[in-house]
Amino acid sequence: MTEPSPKRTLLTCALPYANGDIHLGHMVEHVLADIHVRFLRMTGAEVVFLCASDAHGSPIELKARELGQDPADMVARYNRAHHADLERFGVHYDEFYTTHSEETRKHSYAIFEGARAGGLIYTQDVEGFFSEVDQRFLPDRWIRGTCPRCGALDQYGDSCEVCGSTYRPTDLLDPRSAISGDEPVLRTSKHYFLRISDRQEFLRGWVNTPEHMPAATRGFVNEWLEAGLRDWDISRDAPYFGFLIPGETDKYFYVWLDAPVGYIGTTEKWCNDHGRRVEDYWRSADTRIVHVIGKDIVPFHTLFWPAMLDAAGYNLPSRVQVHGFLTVNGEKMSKSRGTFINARVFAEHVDPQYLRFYFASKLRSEPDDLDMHLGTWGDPDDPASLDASKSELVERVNAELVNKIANLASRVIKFVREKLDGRVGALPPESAEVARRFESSTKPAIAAAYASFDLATALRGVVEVSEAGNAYLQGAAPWKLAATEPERARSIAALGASYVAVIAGLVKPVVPEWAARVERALGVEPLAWDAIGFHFENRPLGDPAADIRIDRMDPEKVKSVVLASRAGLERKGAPTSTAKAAATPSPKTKERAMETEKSTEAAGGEAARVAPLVDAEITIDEFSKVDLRVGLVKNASLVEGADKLLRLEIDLGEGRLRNIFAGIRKHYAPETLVGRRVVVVANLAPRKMKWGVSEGMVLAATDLASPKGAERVLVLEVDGEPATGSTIK
RNA sequence: GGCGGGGUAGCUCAGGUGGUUAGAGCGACGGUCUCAUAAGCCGUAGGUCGAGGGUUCGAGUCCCUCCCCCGCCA
Repeated sequence: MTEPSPKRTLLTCALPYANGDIHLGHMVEHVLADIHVRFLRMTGAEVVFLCASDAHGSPIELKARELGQDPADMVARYNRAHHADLERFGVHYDEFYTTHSEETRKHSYAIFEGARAGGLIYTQDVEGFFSEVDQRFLPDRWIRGTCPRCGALDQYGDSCEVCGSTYRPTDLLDPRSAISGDEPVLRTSKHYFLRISDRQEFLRGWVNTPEHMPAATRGFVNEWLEAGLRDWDISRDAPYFGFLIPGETDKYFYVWLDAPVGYIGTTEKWCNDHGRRVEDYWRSADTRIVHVIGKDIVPFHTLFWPAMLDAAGYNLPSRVQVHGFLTVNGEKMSKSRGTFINARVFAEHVDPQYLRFYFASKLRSEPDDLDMHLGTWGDPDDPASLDASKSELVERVNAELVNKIANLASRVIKFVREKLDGRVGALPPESAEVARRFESSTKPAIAAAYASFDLATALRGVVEVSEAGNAYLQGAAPWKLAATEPERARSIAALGASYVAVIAGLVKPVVPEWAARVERALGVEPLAWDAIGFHFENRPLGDPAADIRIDRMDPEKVKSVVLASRAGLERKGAPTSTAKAAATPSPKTKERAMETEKSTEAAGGEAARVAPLVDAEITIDEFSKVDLRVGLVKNASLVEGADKLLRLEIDLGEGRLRNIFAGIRKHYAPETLVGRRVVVVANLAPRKMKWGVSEGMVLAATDLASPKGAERVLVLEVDGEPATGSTIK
């Protein structure tokens, strides 16, 4: 990195929303940031690492009300839990505060007043749904109703989970308050707006400074800029949990207005406790401010936030480091499979250092999603059928961290302890070349990778050093010389121990706890970055009792995590999303459909004839996985060589025709089907057949009254003339 | 439907401005040491770089069309 090096660095993670537990998705971010911070500190940099609970907003206010608690108490509880969970993963903040604080209020006001003085604030009436019964305006997520697009019942006010369409609450058919069930009425209210549209040029310049964010992020931020920014509604009416807007008695700042200000408020809290001045961090060119965030909250940090800071004369971020989402086995985290993993549950079964190592081995500086491979399922619906023994998580950790890195330390240290009286000799001649190459290329490359958040490259470098160390020992074979040429053996051991010291130093940001044990075993001071090198010679080892082993990861433990996660979620009985990654009031960022179970491959079309009623119950949710649609038969033809099949081309309103084979040749002449509106299973897994791919299934009834072996089959038709693709519920 | 990102060895991924036999790690397979956590080390096999066209002396790398996945938006 060739960036200016100001005196101080202030680094933050996104503030976890205080209405749910920390899960592994959060941990990606906190681990990434913590490793970076630990690296910076090893280099001697002055770093303040801060986080806080995001405390405000409707979701918290309403959840607290549901629990019959004071929102501030609930926030405080989650604050303690979050902080404890993070510490357990070795993520150590200098301060883990809350946005519900006097400091944050003060700076929120300063920013608001700064923006107002700059002519960036105005008010305007906004129409919204108001519930007379609840005596409040209803946020989009607290309005339920019938989807205007597909007619699905009981959908959120901003989007439909069934058809995926988005809309305004006022578009809902039959809107209801999710709190009382009351039918809301439209009412207008004065809202405050930030005139972000006036800041486009300023933002264009800021966004297009390459150091400010990863290239991929800049690309789509620029798209929003090209599309033109709409002014930002920054107020909400009471009741609301947040900060009152100056001069108002019943209007509050929208949570996203004060959430990032929590970065400043937390800085002030830390400064007050440590005899520093907040101005030195937020109004000084000597401080570099880095925000580590997920890609879901990019617009808040790359558009609104810089505009807010600039309006009030605060420092702008030097870097917004964006990471992707965590997926499991290539899919979104799923509660029913147990892959939606609570951080605390993970730590109860598996050493958190493994997760740090694994995440680090996969994290790069661009915001790609990070896929965590937990293993393979025998039965997709049965978490207990998970085979984690071939999971990337287990293999990576065991092959690299345990077998190569920790085992090198183990073989060297135990050898010196047991065969060489715990003493190494002078470095051998061959160490000069090793040290030269390390200093000139390996070490700077690893440093650059850590500095640029490219942890995967950094760790690869560390593993390569450990491979070199292992190969050296293999060739030098000091164990053969211990008895006959102890001095030569001690000399080789000096280089071996130097390798161990170097590796411990290099990997320390990732697995600090293990590195500390190695330091103790070697009897060296905590390693600073500059001190990492091949110079461990002519000295005894340290604490003979220090254990430098790392246990191999047990796949069964991974399975335990998955089972416990699922059990935990079932215990809570949460049918809808409860855990939430961050404050994401905007519809686009809410966690929708965490459960993206693909429809199970239906087994062929061989329906049992004269079927007894199926006695296994299914839930409405299971039923709604079947996407039934109205299809218009456009063409029908005989299939050459198949005496049962007809080839149908069906319009489902998709702009193309579906090719569907139906086993009704004995019952219908092709031409009689054309023009009929039939019922189609639209999301049936495509099935390759000798004559082509069948992309769905046409439903038909089998007449029980017809003679066995010559059953009549009757295609289901739809009454009237609904549009093609209409849903069937 | 629009926009963006992606589709490279079994798995996870690298492959600035086009240039010799497409790379790494893990896994698999074979060999080997025995200090070390059944770890290490050495070696082998494995890819029509989503499909098809085009530009070029030459394309994973540029252009067009299409397919599939993910995300954002309407």
